[in-house]
Amino acid sequence: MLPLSLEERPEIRYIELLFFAYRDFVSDPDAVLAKFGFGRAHHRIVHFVNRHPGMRVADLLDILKITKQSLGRVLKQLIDNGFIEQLPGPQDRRQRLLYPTAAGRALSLRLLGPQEERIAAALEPLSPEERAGALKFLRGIINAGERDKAATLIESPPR
Amino acid sequence: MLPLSLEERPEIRYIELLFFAYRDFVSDPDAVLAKFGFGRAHHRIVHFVNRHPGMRVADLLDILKITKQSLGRVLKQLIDNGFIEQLPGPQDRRQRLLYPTAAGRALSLRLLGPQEERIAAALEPLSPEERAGALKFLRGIINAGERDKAATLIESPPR
DNA sequence: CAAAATATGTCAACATGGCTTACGTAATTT
DNA sequence: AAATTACGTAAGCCATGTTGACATATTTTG
Repeated sequence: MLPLSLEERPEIRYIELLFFAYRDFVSDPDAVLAKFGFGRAHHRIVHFVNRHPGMRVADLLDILKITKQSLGRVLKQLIDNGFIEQLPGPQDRRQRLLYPTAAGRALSLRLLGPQEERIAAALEPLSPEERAGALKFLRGIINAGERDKAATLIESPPR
Repeated sequence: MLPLSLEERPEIRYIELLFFAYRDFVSDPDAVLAKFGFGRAHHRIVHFVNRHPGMRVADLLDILKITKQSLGRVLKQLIDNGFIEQLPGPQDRRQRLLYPTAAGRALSLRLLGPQEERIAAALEPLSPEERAGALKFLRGIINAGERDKAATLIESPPR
C-alpha cells in the first residue's frame, strides 16, 4: 500500500500543519489550568466571557457549539469558584448575563499570555501580505455559514 | 469590567480565528466516522498510518502525543475491524509495523475528501505570497522543538 | 552468555467533557 | 390565558484522555 503523497494531494500539507499547530497552540494554557483544577472547557468559557462581558448563555452556546448541559456543568464551577458572575438582564429578566470577576479577568490574562507570545513569534518574520494571507486562510477555513458571525464576533467592539 | 480588546491585544484576532477554524475543520470527518462507530482518535491514527505505511507504534505515539494505553484501545478497534494491519519489523521483530488495509485506505480517502475541499476553497482566493504566509504562520505556531520533526514528517517522501 | 534495555501489549481505575432525554421555573410574547 | 423563550438541572451514557503496574518477546550490552 503506497503512502498518501503530498504531490498528489497538496492540501495534506495544510491539513497536517493545522493539526500540529493546534496541538501545540492549545497546550499552552494547560499548565495554568491544572493549577486551578480546570480544563480546556473552562478556558473557552473564561475567554469569551472576558471578551464579551454581559453576553448571554445562549450566545456562549452558539459560539462553542456544545449543549447547555455540557456548558452548565463547567460554567457552574466557574461561578462557584468566583471567576464569573451572573446578573439578570435589565430588559429581559429571564437572561443571566455573564460577567468576569476580577479573578476571572486575571485568569483570562494568564491564559492569554503564552498564546499571545506564540502568535506574536509566529507573525514576527512575516511580511504584511503574508500576515494577511494567514488571516484570509483561517477565515476561509471557517464554515461559510458561520464566517460572518465569527468575523462580527471577533471584530465587533461589544456594545 | 471592560472587554479584552483587539486594539490592545491584536493577537486575539488570530487566537480566535484559529479556534473557529479548527472547530469547523475537524467537524468535516465526524459524519463519516459516525457511520463506522469511530471517533476523532480513529481518524488521526488512520490518517498517519496511511501517510506513512510501515510506521512503528512508537512513531505514532510521538506524533499524537498521547499515551500508549490511549492509543492501544483505539488502534485495537481499527485492527479488529480490518482497517489497519500489523506486521513484525523485518530487522527488529519486536516492532509491529502498521499498514493500512484496502478498507483502511478507502476510509482515509473518505475522511480526507471534505478536508481537502475545505483547504482548497480557503486557498483559492489567495496569492502565492499569501499562501506562503499561511504556511509560515502555521509552522511558526508549532513548538520550536517540534518544528523540524513536524516539517520532516510532513515533507519527507517516506523511505 | 547473562543482564539490561527496548518495543509493545494489557489490565485496572479514574477524570474530563461531550452527548441525549426529560422535566422544571420564571419571564416574556402572542 | 396560552404559548414560547431563556435558563437550569438531574440521570446516565460514551469517547478518549490520564497514571500505575505488570507481562512478553526481542535486541543490545557488558
